[in-house]
Amino acid sequence: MLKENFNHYSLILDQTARRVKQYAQASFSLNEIDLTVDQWAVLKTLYENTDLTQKELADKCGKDQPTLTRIVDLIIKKDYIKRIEHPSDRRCLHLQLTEAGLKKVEDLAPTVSKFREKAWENLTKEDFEHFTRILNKIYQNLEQK
Amino acid sequence: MLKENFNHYSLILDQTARRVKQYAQASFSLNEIDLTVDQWAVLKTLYENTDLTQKELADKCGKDQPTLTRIVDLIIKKDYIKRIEHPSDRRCLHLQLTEAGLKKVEDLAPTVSKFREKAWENLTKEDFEHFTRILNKIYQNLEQK
DNA sequence: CATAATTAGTTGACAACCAAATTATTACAA
DNA sequence: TTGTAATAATTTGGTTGTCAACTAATTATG
Repeated sequence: MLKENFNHYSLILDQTARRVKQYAQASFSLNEIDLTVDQWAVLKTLYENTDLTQKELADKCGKDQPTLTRIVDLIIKKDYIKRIEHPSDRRCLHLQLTEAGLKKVEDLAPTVSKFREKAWENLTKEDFEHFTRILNKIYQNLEQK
Repeated sequence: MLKENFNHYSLILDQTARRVKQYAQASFSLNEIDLTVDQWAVLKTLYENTDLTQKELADKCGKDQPTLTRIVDLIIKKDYIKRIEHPSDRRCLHLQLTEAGLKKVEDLAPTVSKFREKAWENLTKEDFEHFTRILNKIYQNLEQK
């Protein structure tokens, strides 16, 4: 295995990830969805997990706390979520979907799944297994203890 | 194949790409390299291809023109490259490494290859083939004509 | 030859990323 | 109990990505 290739692999990974995100964002815009892809990921995660703190949410979404703080700020402006105090730890904030946020997620989930499909056309069941296994391996290789 | 999974795959792709970049950037910092990962990619590409226009360079690096313009601006501030006029087309600009830039690339190349390796530990030759094939397929699925 | 369409590069606005520093609160230890 | 360390969230600064709009130069067309 030539070392030169590693740079190349990094590039492929980077570009593909950007393309997938870009395509999703374009689909959002076409459907006049007033969210960014990352905002959607956060909303979806909150839909699937109630009463997360920001730290927990950040971990689940794979984002930094500062990044998450800003994304949350933006979604709050759109009135889809709200911060509420943690009952026993005043450092923490629980996040909850508002009525509008709940409705938003339920309305959009099928649509979003639909145009997420395109990226994965012409891939077999085995491909998905390879994909998941290899990317997880890479991720773990770089895990900081 | 459940549609729900597609969101998950997108997330894995995104997070892995970010981790790889993040690890590389951390290694740069540890070694007190005064470049970002993207700036390095641009320098390296210019080392391997002389007299590229910004458009050609953007294509080779897989970046937009606006993004590239800004990265180039930053590298120029560090005196590693310079813009020179295109001999026959006054819309274009050729980019060239300066003496310092040339030295920089030659000094750093082995070091950078070294810590790029870590991400790809424990992967087989077949894994690399799958990786390349699958990611290229995804990229092509989303190619805008 | 004049006008329209295309191309290369830049800029502005906004979102997201990371690192480092800051604040407030809680947990732990001398 | 007091002080120190750890934790949750935020803020700040710098870089990158995307989109849209713009300028200047070149090519195509009528």
